[in-house]
Amino acid sequence: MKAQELAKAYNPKDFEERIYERWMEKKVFNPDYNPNVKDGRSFTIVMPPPNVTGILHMGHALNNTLQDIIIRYQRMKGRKALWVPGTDHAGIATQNVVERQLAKEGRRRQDLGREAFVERTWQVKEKHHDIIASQLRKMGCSCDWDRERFTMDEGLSKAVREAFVTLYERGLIYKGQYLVNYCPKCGTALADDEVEYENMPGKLYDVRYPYADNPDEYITVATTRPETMFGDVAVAVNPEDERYKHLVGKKLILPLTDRQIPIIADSFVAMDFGTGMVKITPAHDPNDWECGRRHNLEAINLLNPDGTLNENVPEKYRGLDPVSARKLVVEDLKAQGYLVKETDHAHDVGHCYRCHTVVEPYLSDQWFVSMKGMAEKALKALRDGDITFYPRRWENTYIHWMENIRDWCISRQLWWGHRIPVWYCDECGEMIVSREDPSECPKCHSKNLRQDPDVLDTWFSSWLWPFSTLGWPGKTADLDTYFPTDTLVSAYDIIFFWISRMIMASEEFTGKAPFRDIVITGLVRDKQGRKMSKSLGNGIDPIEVIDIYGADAMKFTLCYLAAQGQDVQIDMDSFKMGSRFANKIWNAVRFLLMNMEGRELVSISKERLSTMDKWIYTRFNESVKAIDAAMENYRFNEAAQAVYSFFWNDFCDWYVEATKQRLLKGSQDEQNLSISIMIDLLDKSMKMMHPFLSFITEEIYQKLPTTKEGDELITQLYPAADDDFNFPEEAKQVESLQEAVRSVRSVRSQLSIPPEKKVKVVIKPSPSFAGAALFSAESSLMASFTNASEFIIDNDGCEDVSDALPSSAIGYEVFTFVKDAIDIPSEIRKLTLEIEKAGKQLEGTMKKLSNPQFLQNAKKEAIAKEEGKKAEFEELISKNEEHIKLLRKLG
RNA sequence: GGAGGAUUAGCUCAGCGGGAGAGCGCCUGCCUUACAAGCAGGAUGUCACAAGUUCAAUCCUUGUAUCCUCCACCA
Repeated sequence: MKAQELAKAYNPKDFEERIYERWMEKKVFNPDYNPNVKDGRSFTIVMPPPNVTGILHMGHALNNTLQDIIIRYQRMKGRKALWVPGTDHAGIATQNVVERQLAKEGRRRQDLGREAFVERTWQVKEKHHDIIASQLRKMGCSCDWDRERFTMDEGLSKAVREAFVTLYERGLIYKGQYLVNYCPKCGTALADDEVEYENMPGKLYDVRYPYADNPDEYITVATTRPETMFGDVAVAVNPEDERYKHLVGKKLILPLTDRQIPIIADSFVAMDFGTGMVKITPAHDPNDWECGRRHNLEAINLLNPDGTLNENVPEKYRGLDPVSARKLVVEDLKAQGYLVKETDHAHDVGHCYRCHTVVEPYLSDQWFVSMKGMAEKALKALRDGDITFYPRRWENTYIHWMENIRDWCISRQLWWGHRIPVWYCDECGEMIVSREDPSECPKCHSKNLRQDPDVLDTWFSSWLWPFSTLGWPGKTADLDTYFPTDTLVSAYDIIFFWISRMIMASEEFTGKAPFRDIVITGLVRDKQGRKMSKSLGNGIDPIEVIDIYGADAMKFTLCYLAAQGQDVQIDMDSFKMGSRFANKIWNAVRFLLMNMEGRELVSISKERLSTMDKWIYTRFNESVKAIDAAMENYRFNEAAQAVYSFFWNDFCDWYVEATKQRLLKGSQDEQNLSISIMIDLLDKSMKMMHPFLSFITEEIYQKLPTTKEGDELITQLYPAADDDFNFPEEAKQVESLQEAVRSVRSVRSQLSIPPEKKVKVVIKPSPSFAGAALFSAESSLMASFTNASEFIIDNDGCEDVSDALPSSAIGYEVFTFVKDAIDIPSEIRKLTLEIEKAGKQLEGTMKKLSNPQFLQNAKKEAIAKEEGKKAEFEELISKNEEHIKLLRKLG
C-alpha cells in the first residue's frame, strides 16, 4: 500500500511538482489556512521583488531559499506566517530590454509612440513575470500568491501618488534645474547611486589661457576634459596660493573663442594638483557646479539630450559626441599653440548602471526628494534598536550612507514607470500636484492640462514595498496584522538603493520601521570567485539545478553553504551534497516503511526505552535546540549542519543500524515497539527538517502511518525539545559504546583482518566506568558491529587476554584476539607514539595546573576540565605501558 | 583618501579565548537483508606573517603582506 510507492528510488521529479500543486490548491501559504496558529502572532516577510527584465539567477535562489526556510520555520512555530511575493517594474532596465528588441527590428521607441511602447513593455513584463513566478514555484517558495503584487499595479500606483503628493505637501519634494548624472544612451537622469565608477586610462591636458590685457602672457590650467572648455566661465585658484593670489580678478581669454573669463578664488582648489589652476565649467562638473553657485556664475550647457554637443560650442564641434570632440579640440589647441603638454592620467569615470554608457553631468530640470530629515529618522530607528542588521557590520555602512546623504533625483526621462503626478496648465502656467488626475486647472478652469512627461525612479515605488503591498495608503486589515514586517532578506548590493530608502519611507509615512531584522546575504560566485553574471556567462540556472538534482537538493545545499553574510562559491557539482542527503533520507524511510508489515504501532512509554532509544531521543532534543538557536540568529549553515548530522550520522549510521536486530529479529512485542519508535522519530524528523527540505519531507510525511488524512506537514507544529525524553547520562554511555566499536573496527582495518574472519573481543572496564552495564547489555550488538565471534564484557577480570592485541580508552581496555595478524614491533611503536603524544598533552596540562595564576584566574570549569584531562592522560599512559609489556610477552 | 571583508586539510568553506572541523577529493577494505548517490577504516594542517594583551591565543589588540568589496574623490 503506502509503502510500495516508496519502494522506488529517490526521484524528486516524481513528487515535487505534485506537492506544490496540492499546496497551491489548498492555499496553505495563506496564513489564514494554518490550523495551528498558536497565539495569533504574525510573522511577515516581504520578498525583494525581482525585476521583470529577466529570469531568476542563483542569487535569487539563495535569497528566496533563506526566506522560505525562515517563513516555513516560523509557520511551524505557530506564527501567522505571511510571505508576500511580487515583482518590480524596474524602470530603466525593462525599458532597455524593449528598446533593444526594437533596435533589432531597426526601430526606436519614438517610432512607436509612448502609448504603444508602454503597451509593448507590459507584454514583456507579463512574459518575464510568468517565468519568474514559475521559477519561484519550482523552488518551492511558500509565498502567498493571493497577495502577490507588482510595483505598477493599481494599488501600488496609488501608493506612489500618495507618497509623492504627501512629500510635496510636506515640502520635501521640489523641482529645479540642477546638474544631474545623465545617461545619454538611456536618455535619462540617474540618481547618484545609479552611477558606477570605473578606473580608466585618460590624459591630463595642460592648456594655456592668455590674459585679456596681455595676450602674450598666459596662465596654465590642467584638465581631463578639454572639450568642455566652451562652457568655462572662470578659472579658479586657491585663495591661500601664494603663487596666484595677486592674479585674482584678472581676465583671461578662453582659447578657440573670443570670450573673456575671470580668475576667481575658491578654497576647493587643490594647490598640489596639476597647475593649481582649475577651469570652472558649472554645467559639466559637479564641483564646478557648486563653485559656480558660490560665485553666482552662469552655467553654460553644451550638451543635447542625446549627449552630442549643442549650439553653445563653435560650429565645427556641434553634433559631435564628447570623445570625438575632445580629439578635435586637442588637435586645434595643439595647432594654435595652446596645448602645453599631455600626461597620462588614470581616473574614475562614471557609467550608467544599466547600460554601462559613460555618464555625463547634465544640467536639466528634475524632481528631487529632500533626504536629510528622513535620514535622521532612519538613523534613529537603528540607534533605538528598532532594526538590526545580520551581520552587524553592515550597520556602519548604513550609518555612513545616511550621514552623508544627498537629495535624491527621482525624475527619469523614460516612458516605463509611474508618471509623475504633476500637471501644468497651458493657459495660466499653474502647476498642479494631485493624487487624482485633475479635470481642469483650479486657477483658470482651463482644461488644457499637460501631465509632466517624466516618470519616477523605479525605487520610488519599491521604497514603499513593505507597506504598499499590504494595502497602504488604505487602512487595511493586512496592515494591522502584518505590518511592521519581521525579517527582510537581501543581498548587500542594494542596501543603499532599497533597504535604506524603505526604512526612510516607512518612518516617514507610517512612523514605524518597516522590519525588525535585516539579513544581508553574501553574493553567489563561481568557483573562481567571480560574481555570476550574464555577460561572463558563468551563471548557474536554478532551474537547471532543480532539473538535475531537485529543489530540495538546491535549497539544502545553499542553506548549508550560506554562512552569515559570506559570499558563497559554487558550481554545478556543489549541489550533489544536498542531493545525496535527500537520497539518504529517502532510503532510510523506504527501509523503515518496508518493514511496517506484520508490526503494529504501540504507544511509547519512557519505561520501555532501551539505552539506544534514550540516546537518539536525547540527540534529537540537542539537534532541535541547536536549530532553534541557529535560526534565532539567522545562522542558516549551522541549522543545516545540525539537521544533516542528526539524520545521517546519528539516526541512519548508528540508530537504525543498532536497532535493526530488534526490528527484524526481535519478539513481536519488540518489533512493534521498535517500529513505533522509528515512526515517531521519522515523524519528528520530517517536521524538524521540513523548512530545509520541504518537498521530500512533505512527501514522506504523507506516507507515515501516523499522519492523519488531510494533514499537511507544512502547517504542523515544529518539534520542541522534550525534557521528558532527555537522557544525558545514557547518551554519554552510548558515546562510549560507539568509541569502543570504532576502536575494534580500527584494529581490524589496520591489521587487514578480512571481513569474513570473526574474532573474539574482550572488554575490561575499569571499576568506575559507568558504561559497563550498557556494554554488557549490548554485547551482542557490539559483536555484530565489529564482526566479532564473541564479545565479552569482563567485569570480573577473569578473562585471559595474554593472546590479544590491547588498546586503551578512557574507562576501559579493549582486547582483540588477532594474534596471527599482529606485527608486534609495529604495535609497540604505535603504542610508544601514543604514550609520547599523551605525555606531551599531560605536560601541557600539568604546566597549567601547577601555575598558581591559572588556578587563581581561570574559570572553575576550565580547571576541572584540566584535572579531568590529567587523569585521562595518566590513565592512557599507564595502560599503554602495560600493553607494551603484554605485547613483549606475546613475542 | 575612508570603511569593511578574506587569509584554517589538495579544493570549497565552517569554527572562534581553554584538547583543530565539515563536504568534496585522496588511500584501504567491503555490493554487510534501505541507500555504491552507500558502509567501514585511514592520511593530510608552523589555523598568512610579526609583535602585544592574557594563567591560556587559530580566536582579542596593533602592525605587515596578499586578495576582494563598497564609499568618497583633485580638474
